[in-house]
Amino acid sequence: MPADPLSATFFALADPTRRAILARLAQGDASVKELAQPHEMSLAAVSKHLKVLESAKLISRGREAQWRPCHLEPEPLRDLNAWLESFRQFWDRNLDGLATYLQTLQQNAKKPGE
Amino acid sequence: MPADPLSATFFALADPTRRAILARLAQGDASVKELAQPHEMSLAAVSKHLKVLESAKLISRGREAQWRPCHLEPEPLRDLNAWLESFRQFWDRNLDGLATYLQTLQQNAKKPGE
DNA sequence: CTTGTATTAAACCGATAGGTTATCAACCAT
DNA sequence: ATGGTTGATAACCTATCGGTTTAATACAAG
Repeated sequence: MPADPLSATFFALADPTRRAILARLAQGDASVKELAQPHEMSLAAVSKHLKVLESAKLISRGREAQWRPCHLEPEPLRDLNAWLESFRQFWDRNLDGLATYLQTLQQNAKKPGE
Repeated sequence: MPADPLSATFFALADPTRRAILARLAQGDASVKELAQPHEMSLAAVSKHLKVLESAKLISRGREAQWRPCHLEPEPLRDLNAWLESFRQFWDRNLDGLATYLQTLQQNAKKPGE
């Protein structure tokens, strides 16, 4: 699992099983068994996925007797949004007017050199 | 490189070098050599990173004589935003009013079972 | 204290990430 | 033709991923 937080977040999200787990947790906390149930893999495998999500701080876990309920944590998603935000002018069609204007400015600033 | 597009996107972004390359491309197209210059690794390594970015469709490449100028492509970032959007109620503090209301609704819908 | 349940840990395995160096291919300029 | 430059590819290496199976742990209930 990558060292820097943003890489850890992206890494954790680069797996469909882990994203499915997050989607499930978006509807409320859940136990490991509960989270594993929809997936065709061993409980141990899911446990590992949870470890990845936890180390990326995308989830936290409580204790209730022998259960370790998982809870979705918002902070890394906020950071992800902030990163994405820094590219917004490139993908947000609603910013087309300003964006394409800035783009052409940049392109023209480069062209003279060629 | 993962098969499904969203995983491929997250995977490609889970590396600081690749994110740095994208950040550079946000300021305009660039050649491979230009992209490699700030990084302490071989050109071949950067070429591999570009291959990953390209296979995730985060960049496209043109041809100009012996140069293969790289260009940032917005679509996967849009998809990423759409994914993030589906979790917005969990991380966007500006939606606190509605979100926490919905949250408590969900929690209360679960509680009776315990 | 034994048994059942929930979860983690350990050891293992095949595949692949991410780097290296060396070679190859395409193109431009003499 | 012969180089120089740009870039991709191949072969290789080590570390890690994502799964397995098999224990080990923690707790609750008889």
